[in-house]
Amino acid sequence: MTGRPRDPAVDDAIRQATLQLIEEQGYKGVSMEGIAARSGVSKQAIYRRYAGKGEVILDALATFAKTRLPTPDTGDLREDLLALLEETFAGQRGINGVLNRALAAEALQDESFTALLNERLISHRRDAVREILGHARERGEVSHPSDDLLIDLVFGPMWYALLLDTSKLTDAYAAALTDAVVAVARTP
Amino acid sequence: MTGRPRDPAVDDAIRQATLQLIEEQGYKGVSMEGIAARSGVSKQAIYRRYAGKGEVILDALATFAKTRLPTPDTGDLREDLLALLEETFAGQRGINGVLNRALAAEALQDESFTALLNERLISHRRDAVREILGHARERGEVSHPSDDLLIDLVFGPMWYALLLDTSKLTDAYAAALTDAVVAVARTP
Amino acid sequence: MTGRPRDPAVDDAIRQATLQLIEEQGYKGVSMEGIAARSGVSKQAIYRRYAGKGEVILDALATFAKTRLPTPDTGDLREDLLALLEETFAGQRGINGVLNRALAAEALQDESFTALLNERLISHRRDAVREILGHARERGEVSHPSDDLLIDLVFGPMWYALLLDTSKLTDAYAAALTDAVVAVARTP
Amino acid sequence: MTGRPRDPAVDDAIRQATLQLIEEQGYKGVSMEGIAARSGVSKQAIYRRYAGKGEVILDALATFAKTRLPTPDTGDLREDLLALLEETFAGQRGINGVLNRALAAEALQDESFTALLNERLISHRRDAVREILGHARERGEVSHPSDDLLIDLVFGPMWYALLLDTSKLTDAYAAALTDAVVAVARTP
DNA sequence: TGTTAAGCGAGACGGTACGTCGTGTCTTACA
DNA sequence: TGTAAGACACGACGTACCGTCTCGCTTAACA
Repeated sequence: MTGRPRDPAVDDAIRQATLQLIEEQGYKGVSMEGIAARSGVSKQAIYRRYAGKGEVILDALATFAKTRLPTPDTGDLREDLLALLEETFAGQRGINGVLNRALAAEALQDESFTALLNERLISHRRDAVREILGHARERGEVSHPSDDLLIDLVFGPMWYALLLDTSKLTDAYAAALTDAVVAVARTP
Repeated sequence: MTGRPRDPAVDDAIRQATLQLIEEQGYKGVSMEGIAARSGVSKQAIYRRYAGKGEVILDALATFAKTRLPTPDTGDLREDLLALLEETFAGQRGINGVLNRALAAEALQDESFTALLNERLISHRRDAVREILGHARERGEVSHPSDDLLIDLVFGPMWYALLLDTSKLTDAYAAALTDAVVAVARTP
Repeated sequence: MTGRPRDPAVDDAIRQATLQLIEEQGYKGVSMEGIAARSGVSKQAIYRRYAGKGEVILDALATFAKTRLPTPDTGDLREDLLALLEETFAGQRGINGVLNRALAAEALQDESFTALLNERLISHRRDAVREILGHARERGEVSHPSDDLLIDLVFGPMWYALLLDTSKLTDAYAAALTDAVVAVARTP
Repeated sequence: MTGRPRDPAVDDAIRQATLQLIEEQGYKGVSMEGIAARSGVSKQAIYRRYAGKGEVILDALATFAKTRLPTPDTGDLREDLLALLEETFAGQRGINGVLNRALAAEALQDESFTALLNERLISHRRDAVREILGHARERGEVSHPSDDLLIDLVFGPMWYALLLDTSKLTDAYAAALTDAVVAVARTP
């Protein structure tokens, strides 16, 4: 019932090849076949682990993001939010952004992958902001009734920028967006 | 030098087949081959008109959206914005939303298509909001320095919802989002 | 140096699964993987015993044919030959024929298997006829100079029928063929 | 309704690549993928023409055998038969024999291909012998009641040799076999 | 009575080939 | 020149077997 255990070196090879390919050629240049070729791993070995391209990419991303998002708690909503956004946006400017674009593309093509994406990535990010808002709410800094809307105001523009123009995600943009979100949070 | 003029019936057939397919099967079910088969048009006839799938979809969308976006001018920012968002969101709940998802998918795969999408669709929508903001600014209703950020706050969450959960785009959500944007607009 | 002895139940399971599969699905439906699955035996256990699919089938056939071919000696060439052919042909009409087809397919794909097939199956059958001919020759019933050609006249048509139309191998066909061979045998 | 006509150069390329591969590597070395690669033709182009490997090989063989089998009519059964067998056997000693082996392998794996093989190859060969026998029968040289058995006596040993030992198909063997068949033909 | 060498089920692994699908280009005949 | 039809090279898909290779466990015979 046990059988030969999966070789962790294979996992690594897949992840690494995926990252390389997506970095070199973008989402279009990533194919299961290509990953297999680049990693020197058989296609079966990949399909044994993942149901499709989306999952491979999602897992490759986890290489970076495996560490939980830090949720600063400085006692000031604006400061906490700004720290989180700057870090998150900074991530999106490199490979990370390309990966996120790829994940979005995949989710748009395969409804069932959307759920997985949500569960593994989106929800964690949302929770981080929700936590920050929770602390601020305790301090009376948040009058707005809905956390969800505030979170949408944070991540909506980010994905929008990922879709249209990744270079927009500067620290300045993070600051401007933070200010806007804080303003809404103070509105009852 | 002129030769046979293009048959307008072919244009229609392409658009209609595209809409049918995307309605029935979503983005994944749409292929140039499928469109040709469904419409009874040769692939060549399609490629003569469009450079790729993205353009076909973009043009098919124009069937609905060909009418310029109405930019209400009631003298009240909140009212104008709400009217625009309710109408826009309403559109996204049907085929229109699927089309927009398809366009996003296409843009994520082909950088050069992003520019076209921007030019033909995104920018028009942004201009509509910009116009509303312009009027409100004249009336002193807008203190926020950047129109662009306010516009991002409008459309970011919309695309975010298109990516994750189209059903979210209700009138209630339009109202909540409008309130938030208005609040930011009033912040200097 | 001794280790665990091979489990005879495994041998049986392999043979039985092979026979089942070949009976149910013909040669195309037989795979090492399938045999392992059906028999509940590991692939390794099969490869430990056999070098390839051909050998497995050859051994499975031996389940039936393990008894040496009976070489009747009635004192009459025609009678001896007819008895042998009727029995041999009768065998080819069932699973046995499918097995023989499979062996032929294997031999055609792998030259080195041809030798094995010859050694384990073909040569025994030829020897049986050779023996009958030897007795007849002693009695002066055979004038033809070459046993080998006579034997080819017996088995050539049989394999030819296995290739093209197994149902041809009736008792009537055995009789007609016997008469022909006897006629040739009498020719100097 | 017309469409682009099939490129005859593609047909040629497929046939030629098939022959090359089968000559170089035998039946085992022939794959649809290999043929496509060697010929510089897409797999689709092959599958558009043939239902499977068997048909490709069968058609490649037709390159040689397209000329109808010559059915000599010298007025002597033995002479006619010998000429036909010598020529046929001579063909089997080269690539032609490998092709025939391949066809047999294919037929053994796919029942439905057997019918095609019969129709396109086997039956023509049988007809050639049948014609020779017909002439001889008119001259009173044939007393045996069944043409079919006589034909089996000709081709049975040939395929048997193709299966086991192609080198056996010498002129001497053709002569010995002819003598045997003639002897049977004279038997009532 | 342990020790030890092989057998065993399970299943991962690198390969090779399968047959299908979609892309964008091309080549016909016809209009 | 436009058009429908359809061939074409290319590249990817997901699946099936191949024969080999670990694993952890079982099963004798030898020490």
